[in-house]
Amino acid sequence: MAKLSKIEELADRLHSTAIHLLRQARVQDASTGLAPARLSALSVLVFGGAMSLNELARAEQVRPPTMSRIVDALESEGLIRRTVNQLDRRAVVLEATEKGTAILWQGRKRRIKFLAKHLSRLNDAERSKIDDAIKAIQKAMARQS
Amino acid sequence: MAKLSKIEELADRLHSTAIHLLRQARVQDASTGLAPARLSALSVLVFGGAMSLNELARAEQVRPPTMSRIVDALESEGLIRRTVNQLDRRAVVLEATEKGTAILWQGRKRRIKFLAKHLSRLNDAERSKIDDAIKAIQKAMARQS
DNA sequence: TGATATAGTTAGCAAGGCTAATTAAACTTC
DNA sequence: GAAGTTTAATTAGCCTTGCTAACTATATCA
Repeated sequence: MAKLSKIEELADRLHSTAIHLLRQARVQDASTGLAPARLSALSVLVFGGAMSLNELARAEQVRPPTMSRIVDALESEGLIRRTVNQLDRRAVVLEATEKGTAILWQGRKRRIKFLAKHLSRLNDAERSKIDDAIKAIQKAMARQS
Repeated sequence: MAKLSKIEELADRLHSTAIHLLRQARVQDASTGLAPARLSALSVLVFGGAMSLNELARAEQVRPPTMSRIVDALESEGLIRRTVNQLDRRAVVLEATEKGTAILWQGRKRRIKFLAKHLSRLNDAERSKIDDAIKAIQKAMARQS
């Protein structure tokens, strides 16, 4: 066992806690009937509004060909619309349909309620610490200038 | 937009913070040359010691056939050993080799140092809040009795 | 106008998830 | 102790999702 500093030890525990949290939350997503990458891409369109394929690929940190296929699947299920951008006819405009928006909201609500149910077992002081920690983590992980 | 309770709002932010944290940390894993599922399975063997394929599959929350293939790949790269359990000859005993252990430690160290580097931008009070939050999250997410 | 750049798609590969079916060993039950 | 059942692991075959390379179509620039 290599010796870890105090901060490295914290980093290690933070990492493993994040993994376990997401593993449990992910189980809830199965009931949307959507595979993870599709659900995630749909979520970006619902919350981020209409955008091009390249923008969506960048947001999801995947390459355009990967997103092109995910978009194919979402379109054929009627969850998003793909139209040609008339100002630049090379580009497409992607946007969630009513159906896609509804499905996403159901899934999101289920996942949030699942996590909230667990968080409700804590007291206010504990939840407040999580709140502070989220702020600190976001500050720590923010892109350096 | 559906209205979320205070706790649900916290759940939502916690979820998205965990996603972003892991996305950034994962980038570090590429330099091990191991795909994510393989790295994760190897990690369980290094830290959890020798175990059967079923146990490893359960630990990784995948089905045995999935783990069987991951184990094939790790074995053919010389990172783990697969031997027959002499007390139950249906079962195998999986354990990390020296080489597997070394590679895992390098990757883990890199990931932890990456996170620690970010955490070091915070002050002691902020880190202490993260520490408290980890404890609270673990308490909240623990399997109910 | 011709060259270059950009948006998106297609083709083809690898990893990793699954279920169903198979094999081999262990256990149960009479 | 032979027959049936259960269990551990594997094999086969499917789908999703990541990638690069190569292509098409449109836009931009010199």
